[in-house]
Amino acid sequence: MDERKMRILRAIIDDYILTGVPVGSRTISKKYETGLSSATIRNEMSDLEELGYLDQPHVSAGRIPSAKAYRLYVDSLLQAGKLRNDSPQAIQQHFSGRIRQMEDVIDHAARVISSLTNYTAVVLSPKGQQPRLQTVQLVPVGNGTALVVVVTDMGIVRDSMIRIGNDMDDDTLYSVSRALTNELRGCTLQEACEKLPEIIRRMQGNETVLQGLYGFLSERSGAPAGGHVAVGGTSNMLAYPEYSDVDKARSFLSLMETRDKLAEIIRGSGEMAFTVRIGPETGVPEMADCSIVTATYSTRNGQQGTLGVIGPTRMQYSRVISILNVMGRQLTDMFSGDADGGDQHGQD
Amino acid sequence: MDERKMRILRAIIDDYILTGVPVGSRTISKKYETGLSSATIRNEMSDLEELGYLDQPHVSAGRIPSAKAYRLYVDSLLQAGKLRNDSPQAIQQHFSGRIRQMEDVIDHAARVISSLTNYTAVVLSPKGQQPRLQTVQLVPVGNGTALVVVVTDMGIVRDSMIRIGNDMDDDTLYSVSRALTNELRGCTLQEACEKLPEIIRRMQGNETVLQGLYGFLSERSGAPAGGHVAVGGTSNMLAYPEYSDVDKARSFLSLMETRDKLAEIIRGSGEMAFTVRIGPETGVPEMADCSIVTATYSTRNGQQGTLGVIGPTRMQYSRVISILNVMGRQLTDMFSGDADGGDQHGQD
DNA sequence: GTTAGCACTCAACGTCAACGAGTGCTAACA
DNA sequence: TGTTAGCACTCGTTGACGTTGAGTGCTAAC
Repeated sequence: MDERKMRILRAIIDDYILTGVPVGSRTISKKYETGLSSATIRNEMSDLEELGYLDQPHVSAGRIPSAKAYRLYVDSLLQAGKLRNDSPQAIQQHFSGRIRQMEDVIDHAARVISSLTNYTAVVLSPKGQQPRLQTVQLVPVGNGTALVVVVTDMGIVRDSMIRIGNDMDDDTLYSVSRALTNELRGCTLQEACEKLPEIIRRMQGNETVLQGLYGFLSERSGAPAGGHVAVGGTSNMLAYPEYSDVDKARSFLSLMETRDKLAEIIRGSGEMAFTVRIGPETGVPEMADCSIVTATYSTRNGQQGTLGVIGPTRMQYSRVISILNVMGRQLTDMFSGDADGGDQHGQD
Repeated sequence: MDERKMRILRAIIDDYILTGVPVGSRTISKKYETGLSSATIRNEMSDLEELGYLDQPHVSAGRIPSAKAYRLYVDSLLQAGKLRNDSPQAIQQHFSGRIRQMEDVIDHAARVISSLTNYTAVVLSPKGQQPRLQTVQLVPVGNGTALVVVVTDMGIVRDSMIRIGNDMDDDTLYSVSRALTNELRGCTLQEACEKLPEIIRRMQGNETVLQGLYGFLSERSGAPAGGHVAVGGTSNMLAYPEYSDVDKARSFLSLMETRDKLAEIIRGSGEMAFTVRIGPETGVPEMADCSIVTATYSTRNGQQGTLGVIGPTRMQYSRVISILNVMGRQLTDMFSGDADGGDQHGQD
């Protein structure tokens, strides 16, 4: 595997990524400045095929890169650190109108990535150990009901209506909130659930509220929360001839619809800064001819979120990687400051 | 347009809905008990074509129903009140594990509808006049930031971080919250924005907070809120031969991705209990061969939400309508009680 | 008014030959 | 020894062409 073979292989991959059509020796010798004749290229290509880097759909067609070739290509890309920083400001400007709900940010990010790459983008909300309670607040709504607002250290807020007695006035509610916050701050949801019965015993007279809260917490802690899964640009995939087969497109799309499974797949890469899984490496039969590129971002308290791009194996890897790179940093910035109103001074 | 023509037309529509293939005279005379020979049917079909109820893709193919025919079909369906109540319990059981966040319910409903009908389902969150503020609460988060929780009469909660001075303790924050709630209860977001400057003047010493709140409110009130749009079963459409053309599928899917436009289309039907728009009636070129069936549900305070099904013009109208009917009632039930913890006594 | 029969139409399908992009191999060349 | 020109060969693609069959419209008989 000498340097020249390498150069030729790269040219083939580049061309195939561009066109999606098997590339022949003549194309390479003409379009790329190799200074070699098609015959020489042909010999090299034959070698490359023997080495497993190229496939031939049929005898009289050009060659297409194998998964192994993409792997080599991507690895050399990553090693060389050749990733141009794809105009961070182009991405930043997409976030100019400030958005704050974490889920909105994530949805938006997925849309931006997919429109920049023309592939399908997936962004997962951070998932880490257990979020820890920071504040519990009961907001009166009237008619004997209140809204529970639970703020965790991830800034994720979960809310739900509960019943409170008609006899509680706002101030009482507030003092109960304060007491609860003091008791529960720093607990995980599970721990809070375990603590609550005892608190209920101690704070007589507020059974209704606390029961409601208990129901809320136990449900939330039970549910694996799953986190939010944002998907953008699913229809982009149909633009590639790889998916002109309707059945294939269908199975792909329905995979994109089952968010749980999708999240699992995307998250499957662990917490590496970058992952590129090519074709069979994805481990998903539906994605046999897809590649998945993922990156991570992190929040203030070190929780890791994942963002990824799904495209055909002939993906514009370098472009995608650099976009994910910038976007990952962007998200990290957004979530490690607070969601609004300037930088966060002080620390948790 | 005598009774016999009507019967034949219905048979043709039924068959076409079933198979998606142009139906010939012989099919009708054999599969449906008309007691007529194919030749007779042929004559009738010829008449029906002249009347504009049937189209002929080409001379030696069977006939397919025109939009006009579907319209007639659906109208007679609705008039006759023939809608079987498609097992409400089947739908109810999908909601057994209780879910409460309104958005979760809506997402879930879209999934249920799409899986029951095998078409694409869209559910829109209720939209009414302007939601009115009910409570404003500032929840301390630490580090000089607070979470704004705004509860409106729709139960929709919007929250965002704002900066507060480091000098505010929880109690001050609470009293500010109470004061704000008193001042702003019953206002729309716009009104609240207009009122705030004056309040800021009056309540000196809390500028930071109030400025933050102002920023929040003005942003929220500016944004048309849009509401939540849940879509389920987009991939279902690809199963129909109507969408075996990839380009068509693509434009459909990308329409499904632009939620704003989609919401507009679905909502376009006004607040009728039912709407059936067939083909061109949708007014959307991308949906020239789709039909949209919508129904509404309502919440406690009379806000109207919309749920709809998008499918090929040869849709199983009666089934779809009855499913939407049941689902609409189900959602109304869920949202007219409160979101959790038993019924709401009292009223707003 | 209904039906049987028949000629006619036309999309769909399969076959076949021509075409051409691309290969592999061989021989000549630097 | 590596490179290149030339040539025979392969095989998918394309388009022409005939066949098939579903379905129609028309006419004549019932």
